[in-house]
Amino acid sequence: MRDDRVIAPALLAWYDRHARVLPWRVPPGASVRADPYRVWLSEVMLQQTTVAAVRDYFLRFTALWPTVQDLARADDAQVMAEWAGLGYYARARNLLACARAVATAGEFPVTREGLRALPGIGAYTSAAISAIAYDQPETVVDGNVERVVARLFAVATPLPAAKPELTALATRLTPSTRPGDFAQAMMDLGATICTPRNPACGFCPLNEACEARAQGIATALPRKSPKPAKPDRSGLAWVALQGDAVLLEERPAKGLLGGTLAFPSALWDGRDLPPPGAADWRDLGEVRHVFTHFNLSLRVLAGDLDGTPGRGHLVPLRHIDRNALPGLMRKVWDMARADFAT
DNA sequence: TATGCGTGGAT
DNA sequence: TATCCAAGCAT
Repeated sequence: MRDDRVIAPALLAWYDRHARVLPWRVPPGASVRADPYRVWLSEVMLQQTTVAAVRDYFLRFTALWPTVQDLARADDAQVMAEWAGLGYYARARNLLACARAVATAGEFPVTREGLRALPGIGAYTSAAISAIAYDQPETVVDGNVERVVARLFAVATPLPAAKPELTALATRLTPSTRPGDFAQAMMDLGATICTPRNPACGFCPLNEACEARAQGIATALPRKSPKPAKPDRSGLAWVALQGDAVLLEERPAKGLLGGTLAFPSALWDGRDLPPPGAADWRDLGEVRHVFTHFNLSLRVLAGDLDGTPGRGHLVPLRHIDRNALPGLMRKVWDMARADFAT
């Protein structure tokens, strides 16, 4: 089975029997086409994010905003609140910008190039939407495809340098019929059989064609360049009370936790930055949080504000929605509430 | 090309 | 506990 032309049919036959059932997906062989809006929304949510984490967010978003026109009319703050907890918040900002551009244009572009020009849609997502929603013969290369192809062809070059080579190999395998199902099949295979740690080669529909398996090196592929060490950082967060209200602010649109709702804080050299107002600050303890590129220890200070706060807005405690906060700020809020209770 | 950007689950 | 990693994008 060393003939490349055998790969796609074998994989598609497997997909026809084993395709994962997902809320944004149309089963293989279905008579209806996948809705480009739902494909786009799911693909953006799935960027560097697991299916398990995305599922409920996707269902909530599509219930609130069934079409791209509905989403385009949504309030920025509500979209940010609904995205809270999912991470990579630039995606939410770009999601709205993209929805409004599409709503203005009337419909999603069909081609990879057209999609690629929209905010938050890059090389992967543009190809995925074009292939899955519009059946265009585009090659979709995500982390799963990189792993499957690296193993199929025993590519030893480490990522990310190997990316062009893996893309070229994946392109060679992409069939002209059912390219969307092929893309989803490659990703399903990577997610369920050709997994990073312990690939289930015995169940793999491509095992006879797999060079890495033949060489006994599947688990070692793909190789990856070493990542830089994660530094430790520290900062401060202020839970500022006034009566039955607490001070919240919207973080700057760009940068860490951009555009999210937050307790006033200073994440890097907080000692240089003043608190949001005058108060007798009590030290509630430390919250630890892991970001992609650093570990954070955030000291939580609470106090009753004396006078008008220097920034942010006061929100009645009963209106504080924990779910509208990003993960880090949920931890801060939980610590503060535990303190209130005592 | 390298870096910044979240979060939670698996091992 | 530490590390890896998951359907990447913007700059």
